[in-house]
Formats: sequence, structure tokens, C-alpha cells
Amino acid sequence: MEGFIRVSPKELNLSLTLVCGQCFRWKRRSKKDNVWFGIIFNHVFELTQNINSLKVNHGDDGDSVDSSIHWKLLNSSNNKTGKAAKRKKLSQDDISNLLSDYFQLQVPLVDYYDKWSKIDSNFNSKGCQLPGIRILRQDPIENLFSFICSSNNNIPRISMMVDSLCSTYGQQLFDDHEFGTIYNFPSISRLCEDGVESKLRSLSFGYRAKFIHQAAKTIMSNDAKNPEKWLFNLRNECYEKAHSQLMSLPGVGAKVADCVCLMSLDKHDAIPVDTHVWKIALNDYLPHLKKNKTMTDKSYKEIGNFFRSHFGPYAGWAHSVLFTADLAKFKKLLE
DNA sequence: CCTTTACCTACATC
DNA sequence: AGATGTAGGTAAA
Repeated sequence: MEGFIRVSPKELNLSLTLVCGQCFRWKRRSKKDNVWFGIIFNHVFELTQNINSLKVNHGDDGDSVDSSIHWKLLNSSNNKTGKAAKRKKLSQDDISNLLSDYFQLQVPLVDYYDKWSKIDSNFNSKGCQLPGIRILRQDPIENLFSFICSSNNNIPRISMMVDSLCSTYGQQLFDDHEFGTIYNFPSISRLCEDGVESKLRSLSFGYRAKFIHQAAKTIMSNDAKNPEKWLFNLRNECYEKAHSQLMSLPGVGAKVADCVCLMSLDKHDAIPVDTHVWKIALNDYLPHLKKNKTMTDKSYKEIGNFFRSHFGPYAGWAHSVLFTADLAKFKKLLE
């Protein structure tokens, strides 16, 4: 099954959104084209944003045929058991809604870019060159465990680790001619199994192996009947509650908790302060923090509060544009 | 409250 | 070549 979703490249730049470090399992088909291969919950997709729509400035021509993203659903996701097997087959509208939800298309990004550019010349210069960066609404389970892997780590290695989590403990979804067998993200219950830590250590997860296993067991202890539900339910709690609950998990500090709040729990003003954001804050916004030798709990909170008061309720989205501009692979583009 | 240190590994750099 | 530093941090002292 395939179809289109109508969205202008300024509202959603697919490539920038998928490679800016918020997710780790989207892959490009080849370097030439602009076809992306990835998984949204249990659905395997190919997504293509028309190259012309990125190169040509259509102005206010919102009806251009180029202003769309082509999607192709590669698996029928009917290999389930029990209730799920009886679920009605997905229609084109269902897929449109799924993608709309994943890309949070209800958020008027261009309006926000305009607003942020007006109040902040630093954002203005970077935002012009990095349009269409959206925060995805990810699966909280995958989001959480991916970012437990992210500590003191680099993006290529994090991607490898997430892939190996899926192929070791996930369920088979699809056989791809290029990427081979594709698995979904493991359930909490599988990550609780005996031997997970040593298995992950043998897969070169290092000290994160223990965090993953322990975090899964802690989540399981919160609600053994439906461990995933506990995490999803944080979407209904306020930011402070969700953040503190996440921080009760081993391997989850303030930064990882903010990543999960922002990227899968609908907390649009959560600000993950990592080394990049720390540097940005010192250089461009809060120079008095330069007196600190390292980031403290207090300065962490000060930076988050500053971004929230400066950019407003979608501060986390603004922050991700500035963060992306600071990533090494985008620096060249901005010089 | 702030600072330091150990923790795993792959890869870049000197 | 082998040491050193770094990559989206966390927890413990």
C-alpha cells in the first residue's frame, strides 16, 4: 500500500528531521536518492520527499505537487496473535493519520520558526538554513532505551546498539532486500529476561548493559501486568511528574529524561541539556555560566528555564534546531 | 551545593 | 604503532 501526505518542505524537511539525532533507526536507501527506510511502531515504511520540493522555492504555492511526501508501507503487520490479529486491516487514511501523528503535523512549525526568528537573531541565522526540523512523536519504549544507550557515546555507535537490541530481542517484521531481516523494538518483558546484561555486554554495550536490564526490571515492577502502559501513561502526567518518574530508572539522568519527555511524551518544552546545548547556552545566551567548571544540577535547570521563558511552550522544538546547527555534520553547511 | 571520578567501546587524532 | 581524547551521560563519593 502507498500514498501521499501533503506537507510543504518548510513544514517538514524529512532528511534533517531523521538525521538530527532524535532517532536512530531510519536509514537512507542510497546516497543518491532521498528514500528513507524505517519503522514506526510495527510498520515498515519507505518515505520519499520529492527533491524538487527541497530545491525549488515555491513561495506560498502550497498546492504544488512537489509539496508532499510519498509513503510506502512494506509490511502488512498481520503477523500478530490474539486480539491484534482480528484488528481491521489498515486503510490509507489510517496510515495518513499514523504519519501525521508521528510527524506531529498539527504543530504549525513555520509559524513557530517565524516567531522565534523575530525574537532571536541567533535562531534567525540558523533557522533559515535548517528549515523543517520537527520533533517526532516516537514510541516511548524505543525512545527511552535508545537514549539510555546514548550516554557518553556517538550517534553511529548508538545506531548499531539499537539495531542489535532489536535483532536480539525483537520480533521479526519484514525481510528487506537491502537491509535484511527487520525486527521491531523489544518488549519490556524480554529485556527483563535472565542473562540480558551479559548478552548485551558481549554485544559491546559496556556499562549500559546493566542500565538497560535494570531499567526494564524497574518498569516491570511498576506494573507487571502491562509494563508498557506505565511509560505511555506518562503522556498524561505533567512535565515535572514525568521527568521525575523517568529519573527513578537506572541509567536515566536529567538529560535522558528530558529527551524522552520531549521526543515521545508530548512535553514540547522539555530541554535536554547535553554538551552541545551547554556550549550554546554559554556562548550565546547565559555567559555568566562560564565561571562554572562543569554543568551542575542547578545550571542544568537554569538553562532549561531560560529556554522555556525565551522560546515559549514549544521551546524544545526551538532548542532542537539550535542543537542540530551545532552537530559536526551540519557545521559545514552553516559556514 | 559543587567537583571529581569511574564506567565500556569504537573511532579519530596526534 | 601506541597513547590520548572524544562521543548527545550517569551514579557514587
